[in-house]
Amino acid sequence: MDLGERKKKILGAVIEHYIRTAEPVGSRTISKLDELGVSSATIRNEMADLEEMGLLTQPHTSAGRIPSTMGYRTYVDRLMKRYEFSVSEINRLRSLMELELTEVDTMIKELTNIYSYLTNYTIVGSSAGNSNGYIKNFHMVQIDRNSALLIVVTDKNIVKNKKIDFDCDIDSTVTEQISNMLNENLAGVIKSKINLDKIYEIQAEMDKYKTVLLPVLNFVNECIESLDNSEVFISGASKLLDFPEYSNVQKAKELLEFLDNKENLHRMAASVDNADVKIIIGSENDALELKDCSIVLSSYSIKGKGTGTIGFIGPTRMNYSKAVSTLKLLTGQIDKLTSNKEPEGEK
Amino acid sequence: MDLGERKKKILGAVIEHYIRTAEPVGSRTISKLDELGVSSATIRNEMADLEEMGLLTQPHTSAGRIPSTMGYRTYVDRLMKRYEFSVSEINRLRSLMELELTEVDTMIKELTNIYSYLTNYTIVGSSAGNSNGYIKNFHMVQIDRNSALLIVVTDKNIVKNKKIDFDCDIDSTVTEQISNMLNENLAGVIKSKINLDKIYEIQAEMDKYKTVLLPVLNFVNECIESLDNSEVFISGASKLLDFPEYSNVQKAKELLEFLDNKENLHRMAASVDNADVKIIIGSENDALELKDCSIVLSSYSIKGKGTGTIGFIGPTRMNYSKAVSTLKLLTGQIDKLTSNKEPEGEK
DNA sequence: ATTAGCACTCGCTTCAAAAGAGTGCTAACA
DNA sequence: TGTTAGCACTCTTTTGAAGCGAGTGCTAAT
Repeated sequence: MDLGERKKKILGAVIEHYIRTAEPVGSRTISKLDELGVSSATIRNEMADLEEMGLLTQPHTSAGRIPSTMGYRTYVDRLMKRYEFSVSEINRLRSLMELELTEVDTMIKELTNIYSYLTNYTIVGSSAGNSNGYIKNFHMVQIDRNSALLIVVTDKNIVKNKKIDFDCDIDSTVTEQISNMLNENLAGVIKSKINLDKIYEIQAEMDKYKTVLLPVLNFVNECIESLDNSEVFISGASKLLDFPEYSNVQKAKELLEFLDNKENLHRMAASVDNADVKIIIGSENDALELKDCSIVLSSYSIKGKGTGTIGFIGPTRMNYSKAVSTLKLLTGQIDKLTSNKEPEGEK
Repeated sequence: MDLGERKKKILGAVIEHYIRTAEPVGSRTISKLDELGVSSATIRNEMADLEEMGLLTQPHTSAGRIPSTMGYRTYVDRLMKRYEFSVSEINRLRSLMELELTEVDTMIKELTNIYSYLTNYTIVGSSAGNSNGYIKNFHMVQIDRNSALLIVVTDKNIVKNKKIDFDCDIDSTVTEQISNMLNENLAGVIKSKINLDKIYEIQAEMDKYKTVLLPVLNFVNECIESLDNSEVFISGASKLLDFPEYSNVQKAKELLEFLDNKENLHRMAASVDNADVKIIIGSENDALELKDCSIVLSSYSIKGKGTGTIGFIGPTRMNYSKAVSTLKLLTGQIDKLTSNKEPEGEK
């Protein structure tokens, strides 16, 4: 799919305008942008084309256009210019870097706080952690006729719990048997020794509770998956409420609740491969709760401690350009500070 | 001020109904409550009296009544019955207590999470900490003509920062001088050695920057105050959005932002004296952001580590009775678990 | 002292009309 | 052939008026 020069310009202009205003942008707005000296009618034609290509959408006839996930995607991949920090921004950030800090985890968290404060974006992150955790023990507590609370305690005494609803009625014999079984087979086994075979084995053993077992094992699996990183944190979550897209409380609540749950952050952090910067836009997210959000993730490494993850989170119309630049600066500084403790960098 | 028996009953009924429904409650509603067999007209007269006494208010003529801060206060102090846990609640909570946990801080945090999850209330807490912290150093970074960022690094490498607006224009000489002075006089001095005299000394020394200095010293003072407790945490903040009083995003945002800031939590935690349970209702709160909230606070102690604080936070119409009972259970369990590791308690 | 009755207040809902923003299409133009 | 002006059309948002309903305060009767 090749976009003409003008279409590119228009798409870029629409997206950038929408990022700023959060309002659907109409043809007239763009035509007045003097960037390209054509009339609104021409822009309309072009925008109709862009819509047909799936890059823009209309919330309803007679509204302006807003970018689709695909639109953001092409913007991010091909159109976006790198955000240029102003001199004062650079200076401010640089000064912050000159602080003397020692404890790595604390430093990263505090640095994240400062960045969140200065950029007004929400930042999530995970600290670097080792990978030989294990689950210490399992508890299962019946709540009522057809639900129970499954509690998992990890080697670091992190307690995870989930209410599990069953299709059928159960009694305490069942919960007891299941937790016994889990304890016998999985408690104390370090993560790297647990594989699918082991899980199948359990499933075979407990055949008569098959349907009951499924949600249990799912949750157990989740817990095992997340044993890796020792800690996740979030800075400035309430800043999300600044965005008009979360003026609907219901929506805001869903998102904040999702972010409240460390599990989810863990999963997000885990999804970063070693690419430079990973951008996940709207519906590209696995989690349904994030379908209106975009995330800009990157990883940093600390010698001897492995890698950690840091990312910005915001509505799909977030300022990708700025987020990417800031994130690069941030992870770059972390790398530099932790590897060498040499805060006085050039440019 | 003495309330007749019937007035007490009516006040209690109004408050309890309002706690459940969050709607102004009218005379007819109360009269149908059969608790006291009088007609709505009688109730109206009584309610008019209660309003005159300042215990109830009307959002507008022709709406029902809602409790005032004073109303809640008399309810809490004199009317409220202790919440009785149902058998299943007790069982559920008890089972959770039987988990084997070792690391104290982690345990408390996780316990808090579980309680927050089960009760659907937001919980804030601070862990027990020692009291000989100091501030490592100060940095002051100019942001623009009349504002600067003051950054404080504590002995634990916690970074605190605040944007400070000045009445007049400043230049970098000023910020430099101020931060030098702060570093010379206060950096490295442990908390217990800093007193008001020291502060006055600084103020005298820097007389020519007097107006500029005031907000700076205020913030510094705040930081010193909060050196005590090492850590604060919050569980289930997003649950606040369940309450209709926060369906206004602006209000929700203010509150969440307030809670995002660990400083504020610190200050709240610090306000608990050694009373059993402290209840702060609505406008009794110091912080403006909390004027529509109530907080139920209590402290726990860990041998050798001092005391920590845990509290529920919710709208003024929160279920005080239940919050108090739950909180007592929670802190009681913490005391028991940490002092003795004896999870199997009687009733 | 209590209650029934009634006029009155005030917020909320509903409905229709008007305004406004932006489109798509057509016809004219360079 | 690409661009533009113009206009009818669509759909949302705003506005205002009318009506409803919950609840009060007061008065007069019990």
